[in-house]
Amino acid sequence: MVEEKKLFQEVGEPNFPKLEEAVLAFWRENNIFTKSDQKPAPKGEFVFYEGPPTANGQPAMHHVLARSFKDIFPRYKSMQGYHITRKGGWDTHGLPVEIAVEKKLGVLGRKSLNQEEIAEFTRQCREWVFANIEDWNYFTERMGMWLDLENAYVTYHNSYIESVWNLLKRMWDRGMIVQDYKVVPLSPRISTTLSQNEIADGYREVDDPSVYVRFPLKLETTPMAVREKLEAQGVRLEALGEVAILVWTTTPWTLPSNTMAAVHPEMEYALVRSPSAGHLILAREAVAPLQALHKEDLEVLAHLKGADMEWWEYTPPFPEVCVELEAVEAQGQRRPDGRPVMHFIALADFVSAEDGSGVAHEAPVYGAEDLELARRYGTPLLFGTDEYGIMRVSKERGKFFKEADKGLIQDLKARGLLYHAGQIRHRYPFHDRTGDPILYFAKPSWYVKTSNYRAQLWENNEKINWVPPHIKHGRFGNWLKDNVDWAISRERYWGTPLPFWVAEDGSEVICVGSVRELSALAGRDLSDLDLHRPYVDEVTFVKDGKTFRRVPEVLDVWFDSGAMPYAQWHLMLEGEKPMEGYEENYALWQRHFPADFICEAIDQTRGWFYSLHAIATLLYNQPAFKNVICLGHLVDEKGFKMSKSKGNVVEPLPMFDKYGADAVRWYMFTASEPGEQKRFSERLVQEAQRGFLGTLWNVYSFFVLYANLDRPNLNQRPEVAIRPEMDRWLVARVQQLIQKVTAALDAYDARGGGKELERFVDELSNWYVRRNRRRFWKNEDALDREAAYATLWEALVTVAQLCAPFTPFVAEALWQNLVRSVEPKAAESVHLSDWPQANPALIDHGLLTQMGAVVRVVGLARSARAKSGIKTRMPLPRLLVTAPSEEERVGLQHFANEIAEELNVKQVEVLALGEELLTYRVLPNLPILGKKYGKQLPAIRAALAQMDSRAIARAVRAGQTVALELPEQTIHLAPEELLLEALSPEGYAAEEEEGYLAALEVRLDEALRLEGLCRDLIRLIQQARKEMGLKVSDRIHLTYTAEGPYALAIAQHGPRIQEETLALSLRAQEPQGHLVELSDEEGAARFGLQKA
RNA sequence: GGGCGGUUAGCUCAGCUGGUUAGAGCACACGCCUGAUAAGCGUGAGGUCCCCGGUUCGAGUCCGGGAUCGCCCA
Repeated sequence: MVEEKKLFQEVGEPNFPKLEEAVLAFWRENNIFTKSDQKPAPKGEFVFYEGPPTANGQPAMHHVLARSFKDIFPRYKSMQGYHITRKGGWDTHGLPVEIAVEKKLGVLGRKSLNQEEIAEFTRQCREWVFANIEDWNYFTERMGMWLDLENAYVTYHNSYIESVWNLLKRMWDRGMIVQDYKVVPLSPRISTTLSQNEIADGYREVDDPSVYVRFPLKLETTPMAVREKLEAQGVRLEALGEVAILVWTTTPWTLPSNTMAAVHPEMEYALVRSPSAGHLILAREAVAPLQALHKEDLEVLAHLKGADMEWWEYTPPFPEVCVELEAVEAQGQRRPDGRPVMHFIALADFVSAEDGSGVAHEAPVYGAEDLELARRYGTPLLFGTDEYGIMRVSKERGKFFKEADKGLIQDLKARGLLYHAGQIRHRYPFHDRTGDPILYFAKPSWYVKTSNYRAQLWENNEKINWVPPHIKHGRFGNWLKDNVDWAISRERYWGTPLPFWVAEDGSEVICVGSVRELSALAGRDLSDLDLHRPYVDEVTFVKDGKTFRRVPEVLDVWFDSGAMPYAQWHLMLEGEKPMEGYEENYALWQRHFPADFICEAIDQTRGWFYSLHAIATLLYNQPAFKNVICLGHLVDEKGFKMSKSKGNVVEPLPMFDKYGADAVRWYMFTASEPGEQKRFSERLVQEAQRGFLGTLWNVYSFFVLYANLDRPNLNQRPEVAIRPEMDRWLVARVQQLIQKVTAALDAYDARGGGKELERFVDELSNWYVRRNRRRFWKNEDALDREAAYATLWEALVTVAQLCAPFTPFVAEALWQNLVRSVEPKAAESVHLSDWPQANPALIDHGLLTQMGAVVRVVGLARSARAKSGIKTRMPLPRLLVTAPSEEERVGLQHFANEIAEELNVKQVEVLALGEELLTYRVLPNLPILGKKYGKQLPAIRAALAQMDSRAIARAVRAGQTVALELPEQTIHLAPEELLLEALSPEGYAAEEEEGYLAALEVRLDEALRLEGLCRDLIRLIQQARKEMGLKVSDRIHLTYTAEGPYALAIAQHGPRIQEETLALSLRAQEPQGHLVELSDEEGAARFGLQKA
């Protein structure tokens, strides 16, 4: 006996992790990824950019999130016929690497590294960046992300660096790069620039001085606005004698560097008389607190607005500083328009009166906002200290800045300028490795003048589709609107060296745009030069008799990553044309610019998203990407950030091993909107697996189980038109599903597509399969059977394709088993197949509406059953149903048999509107009536409640208007202005909802009772078959004893029992074989089963 | 201090341009079904829609203020 070959491979219990390993092996062995890269792409290129991660850390859960989204759209577009270059990339330069290596080497003050040490340092950095590359490669493949890691771009490669130089050179040639000061946090003594992250942990509560200093105003420079306002308030300045602006600071050591006093333009200021210090100007809000602090009464003479005082000059607290700093010419000097160069009142929005006097002392060298203000007013910079924090001026010269406060305060006091000196407790950052307070200090720095391109940055942003949309004009838009110049230099070692060579006398800067150019300048071939420090620093050259040396700084790593559209192809231009020998690179770049799609987490708005956007706008005046998904962060179950120190990190690989990557991916896509924060937990992954994948698997395994028995001919499937209505309904649903998933993915809405798939699979399982089970077994009607198999097969195949971008593994498993065995010419992989096209002609909207009503009414009827307390096995005589629309009622009538069978009732009766049996709730159709009658609504509602609902129902049904008596007037309501809901009839177990109704007639007679008992017995025997481990097709012999109604039931329904349980015989005798029994208040029965 | 976003059932999340009784899944309890069966389905309980004020016939939804959490910037 030859066992017939199975049509499909048998499907057992799902083991997703194992299945995924098998699929990965299949992809690998058959080069499926390569084939997807090489398959015809009639629709052209869909451009995706990989935002480069750093490979020095371990891949974590949030990388699964990002990589899931980075994978789904390329997979989708590929199936649609686009080509996608999935070039990987690695971000390799920068601070995190340096800090890690520093820790390893125990290096602290980088200033002190000599050339040899730099060589060792950068060598170590280079090693470190790929410390975990193997883990990354494995992880990426395992989660099902298709990415070309072999040809990934690497930001430290010479080719990459050279392209970055080339970009910088083009910016340089257009005058976009300048040198200027930038305030940076320094660790003094070692004068090392720190990053925000490095100082974030160093904040401490400390006591600092809080001093109020008088800056005597020069009355001859009093602005007109001040004069006029004071006179209006009866105050003559000249009569007052000396008037001073009262300036507050917590850093007395910066007072020698003072160049301005800042007031808030909109704030109210008061001119007061102080018994101890003459006339003072300070914020109105600050008067009361200061009175308390200084314990004296301040008499308010007049009020001024901050804006009135702009340009009012004062005598600085340390006038001699300008002499010391050789800035004498600046002091007292005037601009062409007659305004002072410094030592005047300026306006600044950042001034507040919460602490202090509402007048800020401005020493622009020591604060970023202050430097910004100095730029706006064009004031010079006074460096009261050097970059090691040592005072260069005043009597405190030579002291460490923090130690100068005391002496300076005493000096001020001696000269009568100090009004009040106290202390304030606040948070201030310290460098945790040296213990020194941080010094904010203006250092020369290289800038890209992005602020000149604010308008273009904004306009190009308008062309970008942001998901979620609020980022566009919110976080990102605001950032562009308030754009400041991009400081691109860093005093570091491990980075792209800035390609600026400066003449020894500082008279000229040459920006080098290629190695070729550098070779020409240096007069030797540098093709093999490592472009990193320290080697590149050793390249010097002489031009016009001057020696040129490279500036010591390296490039901000964000510039590296923002340069990837160009540098990943080693783009090299001269002017706008490719450099000789780089024509191919140019073509590659052209084909891949700009990106159609990128995706990263929200913290990249000011990171990669910005650097991509800024470079593309400055050089090409167009966006670098057209669509961007901006992901929310992944946090733990309690909403806390996952971090190693908290021990709440969920590792991805164990999740893959336990539930499968598909389950994790599905969770990422569907758990919440992509832009929202996600609370991650294992429980939720499990839910994703059971909810969607589990249900899909069940249907699939059901199909395969019976298809292997019936061997339907799936190559020649019956025409849809001749299939039963149930099948045509499912076909219509499938077409609708294709439309919905396609539309969602076109809109970059993975979640929407996922939800549609989830809903469909649920309906497929719990309605279509549930209702049609019997058509898949012992179905003698060949056409009906073939139609059922064809319909379910088509549905499963389509679902496999539609979910391929989401859950690539399970989709592949279905495809291989369901399609490849049936259609030899089918695509080798689901991912090489063509995205399904919906056929609108197959979408029978009427049928969908009708079936919708059926499903709904069945739900209500089940609920009514549950309430009646009569279990479904017991048949009931009658079910009354209705629905709000005529079309739906027709549907209920049409599918009455389905409903009857599902609910186990003998008869289903559809009630028409206005039928005697029904009463109604009459409701105003608010969206219509609200607009029309507004305030009269409460009266309308009251009037409706009074009226006979059945009469109204008849009128509405006949299309007549309904007259309504309101206290003031009579109004006529059209039928569409009213909503009718059927109410449960008396004496029925009923449920109703929004016009849908199901009412069960609860009446059992003897015949029905026996039939119910018969079903109980069938169930008992079926369970016994299961216990015996019989196959669904095995035949049995039955023997039994029974008493009471059970005996009667068997006598009446014996043939049915035999039929249902595949029993060849049924004999009343002492049970033999496998024994089961049942006994309750009705009676008892015992059965014996023997395999035939 | 500023900007952006969140706050809805025990948990994770939906709720479109304001509209009648605020939903789903999970978990829990109870029940049903049984030829997909260590699966499936239903029902139930569970809500001051963060708070206060305003607009409106009507506010989870719009406006103002506040609280709180997260992210970014200073």
